[in-house]
Amino acid sequence: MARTKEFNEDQALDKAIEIFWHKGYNGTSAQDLVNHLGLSRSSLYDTFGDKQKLFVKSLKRYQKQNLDSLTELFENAENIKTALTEIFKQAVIESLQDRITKGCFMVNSAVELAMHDPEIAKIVHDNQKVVEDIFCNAVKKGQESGQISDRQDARSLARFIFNNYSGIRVLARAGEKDKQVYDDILKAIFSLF
Amino acid sequence: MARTKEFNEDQALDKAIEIFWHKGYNGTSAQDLVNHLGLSRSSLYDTFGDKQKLFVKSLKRYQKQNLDSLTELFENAENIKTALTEIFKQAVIESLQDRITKGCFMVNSAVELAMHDPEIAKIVHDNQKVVEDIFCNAVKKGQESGQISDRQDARSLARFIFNNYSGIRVLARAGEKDKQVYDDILKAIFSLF
DNA sequence: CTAATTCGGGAACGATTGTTCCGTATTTTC
DNA sequence: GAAAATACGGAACAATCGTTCCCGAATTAG
Repeated sequence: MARTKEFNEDQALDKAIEIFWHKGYNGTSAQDLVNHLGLSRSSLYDTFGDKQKLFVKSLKRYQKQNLDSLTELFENAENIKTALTEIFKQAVIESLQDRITKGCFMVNSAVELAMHDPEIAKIVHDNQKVVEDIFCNAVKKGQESGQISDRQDARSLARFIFNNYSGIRVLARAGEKDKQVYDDILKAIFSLF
Repeated sequence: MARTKEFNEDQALDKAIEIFWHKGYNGTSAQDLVNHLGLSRSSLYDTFGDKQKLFVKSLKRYQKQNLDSLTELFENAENIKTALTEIFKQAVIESLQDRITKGCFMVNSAVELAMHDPEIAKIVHDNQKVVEDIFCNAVKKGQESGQISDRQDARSLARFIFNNYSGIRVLARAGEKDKQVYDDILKAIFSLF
């Protein structure tokens, strides 16, 4: 009946993640999206509705990607403590190597939009809860196997980890490029485990 | 020669801080500023130049206010550890009580603008350095008097404190209203001191 | 090949953006 | 009291915003 789509929707979404992540929601214009996604205005609006819907879809996709890799990391980890250090070290590496540092798309969106868009607020809040649970279960496993100190209860530690992860992503977004700063923070964090 | 200003420039700046803090730079329109500051467009532009200049002036004023109160807090503090807990507890109280939570104007601006505006990036970076130094000196004093453990070096602890402060402000901005979440994080943080 | 369908480029929409300009009112100095 | 100076309100600016619409081109099924 009709012709098939000439572009891959998921690939377009990945492009949208890039530009929204870099410029933020309010900082990204419709023209920016047309330029960066390589689609015409009409195709863009026909496919995704409007800018807000496209943003929500992008953020949800980003969230899924991150949660999947986080879950996988802990599933395959022999040592929980090592896995946790790996997560933070990876964040530091990204912060240092990216010529333009984008921080964390979820954190950026939380700061820019959570107050003003209930739909974004829900995504942010859900994400926080899920990530916290993943951390919490990991910490519990680590404590049972004696890899992590049980002086702190797991839930408290999980929230603490999440908080420091946010902080580091803000630091990266702010353009911090001094490795020593990150290393100092990590040293303090891991003295707790 | 000429008539005097009918409004107080600092009061206007405080109003500008409020609206920029709440809505962000890109989210605040010229009309928003006119409505909120109670000035005419012409007075606004005559006095402050343009939107970017007004924003910079607002952010600098906010920074000065916060640095002053931070410095004063540590100067008058008998116990450094107590002073540190006070800072965090105050942040938590603000996060919980504000009907609309604005987080920290500096953190918000860092996330939204540091990548795209070198002038903002410099303010953010300067602020980070100064706050870090204040924390560092406070920690040193606390360690010398035995109020704070010296298992961690002062610089590292200062950066760690700064990082968690950022994290908590993001959490607040994201709308977290569960006191237990903040308390858990604080408990973990202060187990390090 | 024909008919149905939908793609995608580009023009165009009204609304809003940040900014400028002008005219009047007001105030101050001499 | 006259003259100089500036604050102020509001109209107006061009540019850009997000969004819609139209139309020829392309692709599919029968």
